[in-house]
Amino acid sequence: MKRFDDLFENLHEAKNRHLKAGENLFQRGDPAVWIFFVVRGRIKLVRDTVEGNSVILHVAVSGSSFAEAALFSDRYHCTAVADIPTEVLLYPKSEVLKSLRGKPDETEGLVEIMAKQIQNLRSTLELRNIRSADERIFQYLLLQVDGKSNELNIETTYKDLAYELGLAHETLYRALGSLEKKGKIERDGRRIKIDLKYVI
Amino acid sequence: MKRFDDLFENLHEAKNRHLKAGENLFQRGDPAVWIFFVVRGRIKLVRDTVEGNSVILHVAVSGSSFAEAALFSDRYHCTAVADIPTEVLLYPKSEVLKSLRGKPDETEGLVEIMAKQIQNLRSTLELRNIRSADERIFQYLLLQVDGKSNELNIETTYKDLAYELGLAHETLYRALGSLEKKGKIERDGRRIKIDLKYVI
DNA sequence: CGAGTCGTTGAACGGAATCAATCGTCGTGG
DNA sequence: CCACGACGATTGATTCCGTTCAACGACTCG
Repeated sequence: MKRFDDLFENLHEAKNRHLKAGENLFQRGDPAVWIFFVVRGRIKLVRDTVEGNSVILHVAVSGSSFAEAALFSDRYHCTAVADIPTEVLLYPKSEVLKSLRGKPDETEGLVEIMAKQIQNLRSTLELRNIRSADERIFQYLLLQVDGKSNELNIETTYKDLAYELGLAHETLYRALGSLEKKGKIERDGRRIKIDLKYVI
Repeated sequence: MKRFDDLFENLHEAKNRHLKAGENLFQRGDPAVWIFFVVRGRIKLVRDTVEGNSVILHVAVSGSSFAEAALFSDRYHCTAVADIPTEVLLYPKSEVLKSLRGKPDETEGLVEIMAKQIQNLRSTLELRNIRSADERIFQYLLLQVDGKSNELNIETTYKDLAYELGLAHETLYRALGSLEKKGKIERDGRRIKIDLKYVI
């Protein structure tokens, strides 16, 4: 098992649903009966505040599952709304739990990917403590290649990457340019090569 | 099972070790044989860079386990160093895995707490996208009480809290003062009461 | 072909970081 | 037992850099 959603593979009960931009998938307090997978588009998990604005708890992009915590909760703790036109798959929570219980060896695989995800989230979080945009991006790149190579492809858009890094997209462009000028990286479209002397 | 480290309860093989500030626990590349639990103190998981400075991947505080990902990896991917005088428990990875495999029902509990941890990390990460210090702290407080109450106790020091929120500690003090002046919160030492109208 | 979005660069602003200083507390060791 | 050092909590002044607003070309998609 490589990803959380591989658990869903054997589940043929999946429904699918298309959402327009701004459309609600579920609301805080609704009974938690489904686990979701984003086929394409983007789902925002938000919590509304009294002042009218809302706080984003998570942004699920295409290819990722979300609301997994609903497995162990009676109701959804947040509201899910499509950010752009989005297609999602719906898996019944009860089926997922049954499948989980039937296969202890698969469950161990699940623990493995979750441990890695936690590790990854923790380091992404620590990245945010780097104030300098240049340095934050550079360390992000180093984390991505992880000493295995000195090249990587940016799969998402630069705008999404900026969001993930907690930077304005303008800042990201400028910082990439600055890193290139310093000679720490080379860029060719979405392909980024890191100067070998920084790759351990 | 409430926490990851409850898995360790039945393991009597745990050694314990005391580290002075600055002392290394393990280094990047060392064979991964132990999983750890911080009894008291603070352990930083870092990656050293060519420029001499190091990037923090995670900070494990007392009462938490760390290096869980080592369960599924041959070698440690980062270096662990005590930030202040620290006591840790060492659990042999092989024992932990054995215990994991022996009890499929406990493993499901593990999946549950990991799912919650992931959910929590994701929302902490999204909190960082709130630029305004006042608003970031306020949303953090709301997240902590989660509608269950309108009061909470800050367990850690304010300095550590500032770090968790990605703010300079001076900024945290000022923002707390500002929130209090606005009447959104009331403070009495480490006890914080949130204005009822903001608690959903 | 026009609307929308991405990628990119310029200019100005604002708010958080940083530097600095003070006070209180806690532990420690001589 | 007290002096000293270390650190947390707090407030003030200044700096700096990332955000924000703005504008433009390129590209895609309906």
